[in-house]
Amino acid sequence: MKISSWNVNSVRARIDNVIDYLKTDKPDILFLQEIKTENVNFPTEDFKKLGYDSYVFGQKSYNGVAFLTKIKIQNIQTNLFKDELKQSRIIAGDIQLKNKKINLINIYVPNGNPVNTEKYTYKNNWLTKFLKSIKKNLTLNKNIIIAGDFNIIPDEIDVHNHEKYLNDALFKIEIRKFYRELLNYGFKDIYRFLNKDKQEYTFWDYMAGSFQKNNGMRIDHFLITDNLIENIKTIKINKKPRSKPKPSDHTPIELELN
DNA sequence: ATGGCGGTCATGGACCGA
Repeated sequence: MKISSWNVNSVRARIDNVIDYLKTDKPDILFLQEIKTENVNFPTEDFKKLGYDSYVFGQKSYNGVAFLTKIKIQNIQTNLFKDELKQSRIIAGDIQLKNKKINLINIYVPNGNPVNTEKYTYKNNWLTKFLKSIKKNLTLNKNIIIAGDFNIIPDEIDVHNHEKYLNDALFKIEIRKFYRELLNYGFKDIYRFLNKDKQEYTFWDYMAGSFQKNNGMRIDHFLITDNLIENIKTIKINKKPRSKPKPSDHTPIELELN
């Protein structure tokens, strides 16, 4: 089974790219972030034609997350905790993989810049509440996959120029601590777990030829509980969608399980 | 580079992203 995660920076502006990706790479489940549309305007029919059901937690203009899936997802939840700004940043559900029930959690963490503003406070509060609800979920199910746009650069190796990011909301120690704490709960950053020294990115901004120069960062992640390590076949960052016309600034990350 | 580019929308230019 293949699960992909992709911040598409508007599902409607990116519809051709997403359809092309589904046809070429055929994920069983695609976690989408930043769909930037309300449920009613989500292109459900386009995906239905390709055999995908849509589970959408949309919002006008900003944010929004969704699952596209070929397999059944049960117990869809969008209210794991109370979002103080009522933004659509999390959708979760359960799938069955052989004898294991797996809890899938698709997230779009607030960016948090600039620091020293209410945006940064919001990110801190959001992550605090998120970790609390993950801790609770772990008491119910030891099989959890969290994926999405974390807006966290885990370590120096994960950004092209780490010196410049020390006081950035994506790389501040205070923010990276949330990520480390999740690992302490019993999750693996499965990309880094299987690629100890590899320097690859999932995001390149649109400016000044960042993609061509490979000035990027790794901020889209798959965290899986230790229970699921035996089920992992591969984890790959697929750069191809970022190289196509009219791309998202993020590229998909893909997990294969058996 | 308090900008660069690209997305949305009470379509103007503001706001947002990372």
